[in-house]
Amino acid sequence: MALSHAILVSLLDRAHSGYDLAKRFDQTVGFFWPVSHQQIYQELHKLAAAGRVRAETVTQSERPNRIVYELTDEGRRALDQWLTEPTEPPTFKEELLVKLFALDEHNRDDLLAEIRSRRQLHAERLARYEAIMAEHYPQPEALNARRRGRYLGLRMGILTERTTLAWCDEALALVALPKAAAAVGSGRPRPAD
Amino acid sequence: MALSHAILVSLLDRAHSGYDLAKRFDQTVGFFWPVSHQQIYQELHKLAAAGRVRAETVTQSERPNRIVYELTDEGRRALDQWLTEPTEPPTFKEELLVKLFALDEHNRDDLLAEIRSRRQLHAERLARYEAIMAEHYPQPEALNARRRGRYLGLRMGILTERTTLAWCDEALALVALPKAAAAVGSGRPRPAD
DNA sequence: GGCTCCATGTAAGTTGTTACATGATTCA
DNA sequence: TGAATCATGTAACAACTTACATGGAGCC
Repeated sequence: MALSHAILVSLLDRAHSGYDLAKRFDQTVGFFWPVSHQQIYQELHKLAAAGRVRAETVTQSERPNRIVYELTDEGRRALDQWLTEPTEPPTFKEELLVKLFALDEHNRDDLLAEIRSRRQLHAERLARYEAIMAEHYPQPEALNARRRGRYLGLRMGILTERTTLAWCDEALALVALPKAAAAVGSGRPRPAD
Repeated sequence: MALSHAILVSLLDRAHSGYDLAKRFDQTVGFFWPVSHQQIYQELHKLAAAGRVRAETVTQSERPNRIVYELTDEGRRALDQWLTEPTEPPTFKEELLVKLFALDEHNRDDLLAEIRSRRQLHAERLARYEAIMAEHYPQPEALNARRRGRYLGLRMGILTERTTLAWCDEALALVALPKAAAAVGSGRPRPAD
């Protein structure tokens, strides 16, 4: 149940509305813990009921009112407590790899197309992360602790995207390769399987 | 909704019981699409109701009976159809990185310990995958299509674990490093932030 | 006139988790 | 004697998704 904690973490710096949080999540914590805006609103209600955040309504003319949440001492304690508890192992869900388990002669082209479009996605992500890195984290050793933590998140993103790109290239080559063509050194085909 | 498809994929080779599937999942498809045994049993009922698998009870003495499921033509068609549809982008959930967003002087040691234990986990996984690779996939180009798909899954696992290990080492070094110690070339400390 | 942004929410549905239940067999 | 393996399942709950609702402001 790290969703509530992900929200508490986001409130560490300063108070935010649910709307703010949803937007920030898309760029930061949400990369490691994806969350929809409905989840955020619901979780904020629960956190308020539990006394871990305090809600304050900001009336606005010309705009809908905002409800801004800030951490309470109670919330801060809950966060610290959580940091000392053992961490869940990471989980992936990679539909593409499930599909590859069904790879066969007659679906080869479909899957090649999927890998290509996946490659594109990861290339774009990598470019985005590298731009953020160049702009905001030129010298990681000079950062204070809080920003080092964020840097490490971004760094993980970059390493992951690079690895995935490399994998895509391998996959494209191997899937496209004719059946058992590459018999060590000689270009001659071999009986398959 | 790839859970049902993950099951169909697993039934491609031959018929399996729910129990078999749960065990196989732990080692194969489940790495990319984690599923509990309850989900499998429930999904099998739905798939049977939809005519995508056919159930057959195998009576056993000395053991509880097994219910063995095999793909129907309908199921095969559903699988092929799914392969042509666009693939969901992969999702991660990395609680450790969420925690790192809260990195601070007073929780540094807790988080260092977490990273160390995470490093251990990934080192073990890597060793396991590399053993499987050495034993079952010595020469990927010589494989038929189906096995190439599986090889690529394993390959992804290996690349991912290596990357994560490298990240853990970076993270341990950076988090342990004293505040703003590394001012280009000179060993002298600098004002922080 | 239609689109997007701001801002919060309800409701219904699906998916996934945790706990519990059964009962014989095999192994330490 | 206790634990693990085999084999399937129910029930309750928690997490997450999808669709829908409101209504003004500003932009093209």
